[in-house]
Amino acid sequence: MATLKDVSKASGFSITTVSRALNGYDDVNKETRDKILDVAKELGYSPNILARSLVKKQSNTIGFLVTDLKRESIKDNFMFETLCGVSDELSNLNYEFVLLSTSTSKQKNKTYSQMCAERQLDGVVIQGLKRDDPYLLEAIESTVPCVLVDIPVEGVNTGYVTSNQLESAKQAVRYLIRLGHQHIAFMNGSPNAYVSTVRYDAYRQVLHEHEIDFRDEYVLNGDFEELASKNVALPFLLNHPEVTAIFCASDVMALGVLQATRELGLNVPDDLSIIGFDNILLSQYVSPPLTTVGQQPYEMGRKAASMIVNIVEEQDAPHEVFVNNQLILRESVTKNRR
Amino acid sequence: MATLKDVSKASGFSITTVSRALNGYDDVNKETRDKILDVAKELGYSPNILARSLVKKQSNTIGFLVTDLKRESIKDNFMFETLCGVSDELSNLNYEFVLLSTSTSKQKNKTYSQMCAERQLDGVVIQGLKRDDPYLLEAIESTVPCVLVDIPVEGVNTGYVTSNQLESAKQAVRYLIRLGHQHIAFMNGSPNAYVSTVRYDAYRQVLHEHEIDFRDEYVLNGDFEELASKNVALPFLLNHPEVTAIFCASDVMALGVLQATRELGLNVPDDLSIIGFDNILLSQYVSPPLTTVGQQPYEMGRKAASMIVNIVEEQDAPHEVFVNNQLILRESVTKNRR
DNA sequence: CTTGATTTCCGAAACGTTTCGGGTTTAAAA
DNA sequence: TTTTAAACCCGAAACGTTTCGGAAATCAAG
Repeated sequence: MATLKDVSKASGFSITTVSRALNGYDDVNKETRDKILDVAKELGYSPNILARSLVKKQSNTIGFLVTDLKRESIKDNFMFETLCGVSDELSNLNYEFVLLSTSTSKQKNKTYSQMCAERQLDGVVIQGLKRDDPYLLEAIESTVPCVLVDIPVEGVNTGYVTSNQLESAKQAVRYLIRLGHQHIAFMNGSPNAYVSTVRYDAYRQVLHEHEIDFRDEYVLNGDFEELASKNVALPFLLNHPEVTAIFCASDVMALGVLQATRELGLNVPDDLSIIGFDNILLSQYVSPPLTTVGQQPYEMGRKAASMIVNIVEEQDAPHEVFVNNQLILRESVTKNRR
Repeated sequence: MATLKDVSKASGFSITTVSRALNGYDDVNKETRDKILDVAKELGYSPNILARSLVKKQSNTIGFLVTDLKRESIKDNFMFETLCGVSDELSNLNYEFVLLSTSTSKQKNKTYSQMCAERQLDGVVIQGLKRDDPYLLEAIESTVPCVLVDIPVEGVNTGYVTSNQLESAKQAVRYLIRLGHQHIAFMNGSPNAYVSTVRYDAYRQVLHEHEIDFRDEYVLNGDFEELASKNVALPFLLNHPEVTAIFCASDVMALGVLQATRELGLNVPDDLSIIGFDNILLSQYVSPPLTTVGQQPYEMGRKAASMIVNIVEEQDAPHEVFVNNQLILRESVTKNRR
């Protein structure tokens, strides 16, 4: 492959001048620049990024760090989607991007800083590390900037993008109310999970907002499991015919409720509107397709990418970005006709 | 970050010796090696891959080239799975790996060779390019080795990994026969698709193998669509009660057949065994879960990765590898009890 | 015709490695 | 004691860039 030296020889100008011409400096004559450009094109010259990075002390590449890109993560298209987002945005911004997957065994051999130093990464976006992962802690301390997706942690060179958990849950409940539902039940997950409490709060707050009395017996516990939800929904729906809608803290629990309605011979959405959370893949295949609120991992990836290059390039941009979860309207919810 | 020079100074040995010690050359005294290792560890030294690549003229990184990692490719977990495979295998082999996504707009600015040269890629694995993609043609001609997944094309530094379409289809039919089925129908897709003819051939060959008469009326055409398959299956199943099994050239068509059985009040698999092709996501969620033959993209990724480093390292290994499609046994097939 | 500014160019050093060729010391053999 | 070989070490060049500092040539002003 042609190098600067080759172009230099072929054009008759020094390496310095060739370099400066190609990089658009203005202390080179128009004529000589044109000539150099011609020669460069003819020779198919393309700068060696490695050499450039070496001297400029920055590589124009961002790492995307995930845990264990092993077989299991396949079912999790969340990661893949954020990856797509990151990749797209970075390529727009003319950054390269390398995929880094860690495993505990690797972490023994190499620290996070070493990993960054080796490739002279300008920054890294991190996704899916456990909160106590040593790499995560190191990353936050490190001088090389990073942005975390879905891990709201503050740090020096650190930013994060996450979703509006509370607000989106509220929106789901508001949607039901908007459609005229007054007796709305809530299927909660295990109460000691963070998201459970958030969704529970959302439920209560929106009821309050609309001056609908909160009723303790309208809160069920499905423990994030399909079967459990079905079992708890079954008697509930029998005893509370006035309930026309139910907000479930997860799609799997919504599926359980759906089963319960089938066994009771109830029609969804005519007899009962169901709204889920997560937008799992199955939710669009089930019958009727589930209205649910889903995250937007692709969007989060894009935002993360754009944030990391902002930080890298020291433009002051917010170090905290929310990507709104999105209410996905399908067919398990309808107007209250009673 | 600590460099060789730092370690050199801190340990009192020359840069050369430090380098050789760290790289395990045997012309350095045990004592001094130990000392150097100690110092290196203490300083947190980690070699700069860029500098190393520059001088060694090889980067130890493999590119994974896909078209347009844009939003649409998300639904296609095929790509993601092969990516996982490639990544896993490469990390086992101590290679780095960068994701390259092309778009027609990018291709105008940069040729394939330039893309490789810039990063000094040792090799690239290519997935999902159209057969007439300019990059593909260039890749085959190029001096930098590449392996193609699912694109059986010969070239100089080129290899490919693909799946045994014919053999796996045969296996599916054999499976039915093994379970005692004698009257086996075949739901074909549109006959001018390549895979259709392959699966049709497989069907006929296996029947012949087992001396079962081929019957023209046992071949249906579902055009790769669910509804069409249902409509064609409905009268067929009525008129041919002797048929106990049906091999479908795709899962979606199998789904159509499934629907037909429901409408006819037939039980799957007791009254009719159904076997599909593709292992689409829905196939495991439907009731009963569909027995089907699926590709193994993860495995293909691994094989591709391992092949590319073989080629790069000039070990002579086969430049053609088949990853067997796999019969995925679920619940839509059972023994013939008639 | 000087002087000073501007334009245009270039040499050389630097980035962090690897590696070639050779040099010094030590030990074994003659 | 001298020669030879082995063991251990190092200087310097190279990889392909960028960039600092300055040099030559041109031009405008005095």
